[in-house]
Amino acid sequence: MKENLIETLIGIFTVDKGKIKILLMHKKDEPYKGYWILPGSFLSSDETLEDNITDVVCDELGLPSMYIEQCSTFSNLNRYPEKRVLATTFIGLIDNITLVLKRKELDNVELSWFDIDSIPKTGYDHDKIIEKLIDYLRKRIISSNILRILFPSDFTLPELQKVYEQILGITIDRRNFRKKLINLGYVIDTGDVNEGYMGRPAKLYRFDENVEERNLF
Amino acid sequence: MKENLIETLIGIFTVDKGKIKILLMHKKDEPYKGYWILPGSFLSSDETLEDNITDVVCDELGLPSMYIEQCSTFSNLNRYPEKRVLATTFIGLIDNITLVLKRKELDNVELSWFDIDSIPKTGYDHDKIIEKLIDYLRKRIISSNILRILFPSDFTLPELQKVYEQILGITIDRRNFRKKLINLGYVIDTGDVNEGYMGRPAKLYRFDENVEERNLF
DNA sequence: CTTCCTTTGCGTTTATCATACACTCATATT
DNA sequence: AATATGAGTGTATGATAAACGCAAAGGAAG
Repeated sequence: MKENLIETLIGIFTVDKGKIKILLMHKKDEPYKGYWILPGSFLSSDETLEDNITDVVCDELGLPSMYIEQCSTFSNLNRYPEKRVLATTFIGLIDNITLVLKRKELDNVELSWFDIDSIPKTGYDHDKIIEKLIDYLRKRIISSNILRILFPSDFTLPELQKVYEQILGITIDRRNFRKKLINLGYVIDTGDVNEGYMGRPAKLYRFDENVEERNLF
Repeated sequence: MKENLIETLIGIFTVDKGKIKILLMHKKDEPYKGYWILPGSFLSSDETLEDNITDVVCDELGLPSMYIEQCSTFSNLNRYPEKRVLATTFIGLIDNITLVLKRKELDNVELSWFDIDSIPKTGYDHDKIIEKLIDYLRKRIISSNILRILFPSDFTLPELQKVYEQILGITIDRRNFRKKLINLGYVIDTGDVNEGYMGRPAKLYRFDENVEERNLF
């Protein structure tokens, strides 16, 4: 037998109040009823993996189209009950503002955002897959300026720092973090500030489009 | 139609005289007869992708088992003539000494090593795939100590430097390169030297097993 | 054996970047 | 007005990176 079933799965990430969140679906039927799983669908022979996952994002989840990257393909023989199904996985990134503005509410799916540090009980092998997706995201954040997709404009440096600290598992000195990003020309002061919160208002920044990729940490 | 054919493809890399080489197969039948292609095979429903590609390496190519990593899965609709075939790609790394010692000669396959800077005319979409595999290798070399697989023991620093320069497309100062690797404890002097060539004999080194991963360039 | 050529190894200086740490500023809360 | 909270600024010190001149060890040629 040379024919195989393939599913696509996507970990969609966003940042809310300095915390990285992942979108999971509540499964309403067996198997794994009541568990949380990654969104996805089965691949037809007339579409690419990328087209398929874009359809999932837009049509099934009611989300705006977003930046995606392919991660890896899982092929364990027992990862699916009964039949053999491979899974090609993706990460999707969407900033919180676009998310709130363009999201369509759908009735038949139950979706929730989870902090990546507290993933709920998941079905299938999705715990392993989620772990790998987060690890992939971590490496991409280190080695590229992919974070600018999650921070489109008018973000504060403390917000950005919290994300680095969460995903890299490190603590960074406030003042050195600020110095580094500003001195390297990574971020630009917009002139506005972020009022209405406790303490001194934070300045708002945006990423400089013209700066080249490099490892920050 | 939800069923799909999947093939595996592997770019096997080694280093010979400071140059990175990739192994390609000469295709003896149509389509793409006479062109060069990546080794691989079709996936059965009773094996994982990794098992499949390991079989290709050992049984079809007569090579010793080697370090492999999965790269990405290609799913363009027109990448294969007639039917729809997805391709999951791998990189494989093997050092030259093990290669020479343990390689079994097979009659029915024509294999050649090509410098990664001069890839011959390839069949299917393998030119794009090879490009992506080399790019993947580059990123892994930057962000991990994967190179030690290609340099198992008793290598010279100029050799190692040449590989960095080739894959990263940079030129490095001889003296600073040496200083960096030695000071960081990355390499250890074996005490032996590499005689019989022009100029002063180069010292032989090996990687320190206990050093942690970090970006060198 | 001497001279030249080739390639590798070693050291120093300078500039750049990273780390550590103390203080001030602007708002909300009481 | 006093306090709490979170944000912004500066400076000294150490570590790492970059640039560069020169010596050493062999082979090749006379």
